[in-house]
Amino acid sequence: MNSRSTLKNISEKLNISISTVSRALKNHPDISDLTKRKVKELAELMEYEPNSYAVNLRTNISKVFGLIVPVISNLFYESFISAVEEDARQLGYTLLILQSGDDSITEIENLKLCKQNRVAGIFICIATHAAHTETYRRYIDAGMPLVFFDKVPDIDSCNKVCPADEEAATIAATTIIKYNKKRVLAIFGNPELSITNKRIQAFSKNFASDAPKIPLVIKHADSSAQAKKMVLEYFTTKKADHIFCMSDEILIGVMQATYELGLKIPQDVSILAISNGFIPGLFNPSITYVETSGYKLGKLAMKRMSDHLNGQTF
Amino acid sequence: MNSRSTLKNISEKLNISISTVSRALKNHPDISDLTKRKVKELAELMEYEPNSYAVNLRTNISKVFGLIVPVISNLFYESFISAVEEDARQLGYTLLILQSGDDSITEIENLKLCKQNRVAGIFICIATHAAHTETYRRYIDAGMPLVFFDKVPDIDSCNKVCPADEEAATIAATTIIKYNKKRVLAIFGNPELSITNKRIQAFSKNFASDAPKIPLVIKHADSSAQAKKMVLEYFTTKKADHIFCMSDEILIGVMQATYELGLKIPQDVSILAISNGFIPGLFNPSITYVETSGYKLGKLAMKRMSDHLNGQTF
DNA sequence: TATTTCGCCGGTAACGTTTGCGGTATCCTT
DNA sequence: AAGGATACCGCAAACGTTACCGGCGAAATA
Repeated sequence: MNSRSTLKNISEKLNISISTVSRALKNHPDISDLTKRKVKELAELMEYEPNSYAVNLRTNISKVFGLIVPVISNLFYESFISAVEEDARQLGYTLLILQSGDDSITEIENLKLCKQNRVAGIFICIATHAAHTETYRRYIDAGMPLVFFDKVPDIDSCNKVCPADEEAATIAATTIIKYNKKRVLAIFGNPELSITNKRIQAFSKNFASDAPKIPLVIKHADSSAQAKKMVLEYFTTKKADHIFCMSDEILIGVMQATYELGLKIPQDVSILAISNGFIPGLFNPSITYVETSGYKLGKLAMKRMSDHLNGQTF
Repeated sequence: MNSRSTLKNISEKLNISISTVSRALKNHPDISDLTKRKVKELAELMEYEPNSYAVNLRTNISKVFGLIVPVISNLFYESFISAVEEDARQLGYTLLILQSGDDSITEIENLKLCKQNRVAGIFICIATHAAHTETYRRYIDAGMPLVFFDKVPDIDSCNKVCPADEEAATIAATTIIKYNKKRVLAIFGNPELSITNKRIQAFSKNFASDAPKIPLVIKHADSSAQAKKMVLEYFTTKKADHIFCMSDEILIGVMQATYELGLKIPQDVSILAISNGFIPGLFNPSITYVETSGYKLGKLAMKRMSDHLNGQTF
């Protein structure tokens, strides 16, 4: 059990005081080079590693970030997490990852857990039906560095980073319009999410202004299966020569539907999705997509976090 | 700043001692019901939450597990993590997630980080080129509960849980044999991994014993791109009417190749993969697969961990 | 009534660090 | 040679908890 290696028993073996050992290890100028060397050598030998709990208790400064996400197994979140982890490691931080299961109760439990663990900051993607505005406020007011991402609450003065929803939707819309389609079917996700609304607004606004004559049908689907069913039903009575998919989830359902319908892509119907590119690349031929990268968003979120930690407010 | 709420200032407001407050909060029989009530009410009001660092320093028992994985953004790992997280939460534990980037240096750094954070146990999937057998040994001997998963080292007395590699490969082989194929192309992953070797052995053993006459070509690919290239090259000179893919990664490359070659599935060539089912379900028609579930493996790993924590050795 | 039991609570040490403050020697200055 | 500056180091308190031990009054026993 080498975890028995503490400042104290290093100091005893060297017949010096604990404080000297502590300072030697952190290159304090008060300590002679000789002592420093001796201490460091012995520490290495004894595999000394500072007890982070003691350090934290003393300094009250933690080296771990909390990260709350509805589910981990999701293309977008996993790339986000991946990016955040990379940067965190760079800064000497480590990540406490919690999933809320998209449930608002466990979400606040997770928040509590983070607080309990005295994390240095929290990255959070709020649950779908969560509107704990007051709760978030309390954490912010208590000085907890909070960075919302992806799904964000309607709070003014807080850090939020979210995919460039409007931009992506706008690019998608203009691209589709450019191809001069006859009838466009656009499938979006859960209408209760701000991300959905942002995209839907930007998307339809572009159509209204730039191509008011193109018939645009907008539908909502909560899952791949629902998206699939929706397309199948739609095509029994009508036709569309383009389908827009707001997310990977929807794209998957749509692809299955087009296969069952025997539609050729892009001859019979063309498809455009908003995605990070992984799923669209799986199909043959590849589906064109407007990129939103969880990875880049993660990098951005971490930048926000460190800015915040360095005193920036907004 | 409500983190200023400690046992001490609860005790001061109530004019009782710190130890009484502490015991009241944990329902110690020595404390009267009246006092308990008062303490709990005030604690609730002051939003008291025990400082986990202090608790840990004192009790030396941590409520967090370390989890080391090559990369997070991977279908298999993410479902594994998801499962572990669920169970951990159930047990009141929380997860410290680190990625090694499949690099053996950062892998041992991660191990150190875990030790430094005094985690209660570590789940680890070792990096491809890592053979730090002595390092792992040291951790085990030091009493650190270690559960290896997926890729495991060649150590005898330790906890490992890995996908039922042999079984999956055997099932795959017998299935393929049953269909009476003329020529089978089997693509496996990195030959340095034990998972690859296990699968390859079981796979070819079945072919050797049950269908020695079927021509079997075995190849290795490290990535989707490589798998794709491999298939394209192979088909320029020869043909196969079945392709076996050891993993999702390989499957993706193979599918792209078959598309470029204009091969119909399953008419021209049939395909079988080992997977958790997500990727195979994306294609049309769906690719048949032998299931290995990261989720189930995660559940199993956690069971191992708690068994270990409860004193089980092997 | 005398003595034991028991319910309830406080004091205190300890977990491993960090840090301000103070205290020796040794050196340089004039 | 006397003074101050300098290099190096130790003491002790504190962070918030937990747990052992002991104490005091009241109830129960003898």
